[in-house]
Amino acid sequence: MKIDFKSLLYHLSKPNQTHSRTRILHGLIITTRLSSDPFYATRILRFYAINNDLISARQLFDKTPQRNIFLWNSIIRAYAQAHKFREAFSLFKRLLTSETQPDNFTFACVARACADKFDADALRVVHGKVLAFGLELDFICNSAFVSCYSSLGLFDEAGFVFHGIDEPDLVLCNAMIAGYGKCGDWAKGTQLFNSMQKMGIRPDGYTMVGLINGLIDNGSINIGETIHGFCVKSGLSLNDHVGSVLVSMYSRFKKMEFACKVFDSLLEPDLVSWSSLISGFSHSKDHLKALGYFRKFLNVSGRRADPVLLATVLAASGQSAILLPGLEIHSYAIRHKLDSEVSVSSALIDMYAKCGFLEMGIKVFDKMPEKNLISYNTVISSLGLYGRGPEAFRVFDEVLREGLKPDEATFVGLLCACCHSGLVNEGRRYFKMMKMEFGIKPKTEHYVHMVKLLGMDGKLEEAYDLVRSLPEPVWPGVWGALLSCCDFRKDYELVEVVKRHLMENETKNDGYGVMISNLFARDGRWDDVEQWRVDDGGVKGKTPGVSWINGVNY
DNA sequence: CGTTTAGAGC
Repeated sequence: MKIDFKSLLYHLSKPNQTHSRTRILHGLIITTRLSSDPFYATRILRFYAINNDLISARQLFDKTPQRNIFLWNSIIRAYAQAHKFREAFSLFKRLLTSETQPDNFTFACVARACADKFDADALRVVHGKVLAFGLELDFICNSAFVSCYSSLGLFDEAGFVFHGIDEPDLVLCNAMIAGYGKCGDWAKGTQLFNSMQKMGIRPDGYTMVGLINGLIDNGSINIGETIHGFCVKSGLSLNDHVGSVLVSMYSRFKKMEFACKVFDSLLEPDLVSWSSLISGFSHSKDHLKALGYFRKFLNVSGRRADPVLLATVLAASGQSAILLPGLEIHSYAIRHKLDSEVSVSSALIDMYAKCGFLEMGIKVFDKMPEKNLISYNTVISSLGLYGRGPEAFRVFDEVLREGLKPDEATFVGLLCACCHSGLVNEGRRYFKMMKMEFGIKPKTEHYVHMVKLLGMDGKLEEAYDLVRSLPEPVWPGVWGALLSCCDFRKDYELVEVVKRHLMENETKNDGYGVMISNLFARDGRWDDVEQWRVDDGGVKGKTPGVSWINGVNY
């Protein structure tokens, strides 16, 4: 009987292929001695790779005597995508000494592996090899290099590669636009977007995704709406990445009506779209809606949550400070064997701590099979929140013992712990250590904690000096912290000094305006209240400023 | 056969 393998392979390439069907086909190919044909071997190898069966893939590779470049690339890619870099690189080295010549796809794949491994040196070595093989003008290689250099933050080198090509194609432009997006060079991104159209290249979904991602951190929502309009006008499908990145764009700008609208237009929202929407609600402080959409996700989408989504909804339940949803999500995580994922465990610790059950969080922490800096940071902040400074310090010592390098968030947690435990000297010590030993530049949050720490201890002058030493513009929350300390220590002279300073140097702002007007309101000084009122939120003359009640976020 | 590709946690 003659078997038509071409059509068999065609059927296999369609979605919903099971691992066992691949095995059956593999067996058929072996018995008919077709396995010596690298074409069939490559196809089967790729199906194994899709099913994460690297062992069968490798066996197939080893048993195929005639290896062409397609087969080599497929096995290298299989290892690289599974983040088994050692195997991928050693195969790459073997390929270089074999009779088969690597091609542009080989180098693109290996470059991508370097980027995934965050190995800039290796990436440059591979780039050198590309030049040695005379592929310096190859589009596929260079697209990969533009993207890889950008993802490692080496934007100059990415730009250098890109500008070395006279007439870039769509993919190259997309890679460069995504690169500009990552480094926040919004102007260059839009410029390239315009000039590629002048060159007659039609933007596609990737273009828009790269562009919008650049916009999310640096642009304004107005431009976002323009881009949305462009997508609709040019008929780009909103069902794939574009739709989901639009949902995330609106979510990040807290325009949830629009995010919902786009989301509802998706035919089959995937896990990412759901996560974007839910995290949007969470970031807009609408935690109950975030949890409600998670329930809807479980009921209607027919999908399983992944660690990322679980971390998002756990953060939402923590911030709503209601224990029950958090408990149920914990049990969902246990049922689906996701509770020992580092991201989920860290989110669980945070959730329990915020809901008032620190001990439960610590239990999760103690049971974690592997910990990373984020889990340590979470437990340090949680202990700090409860005023259990000395315990937080011990966890910090553990971080150092483990050889981990503390980051900004570690010190936010430590300073917070000092603050809540009233440990001024320790706070000063950690603040200094952060700057001197770890070279971390203090940010607003660090200053807020230092100001509170000094101020609550009565060292108001020192706190005031610290605030004045900050570069402009000083975040209003720092002034708010100082004022609340003045109030606590009943130092109304300093309140007046700060007030004068703010009137001379700053514009009225909710961050401290509310604080000052509240202070005056309590003492019945309604004229002063009136002066500091930020918005007309209530009964005129008798209301101390606005707060989140009126929807003002600060 | 293949290159570019979003989302979370401190």
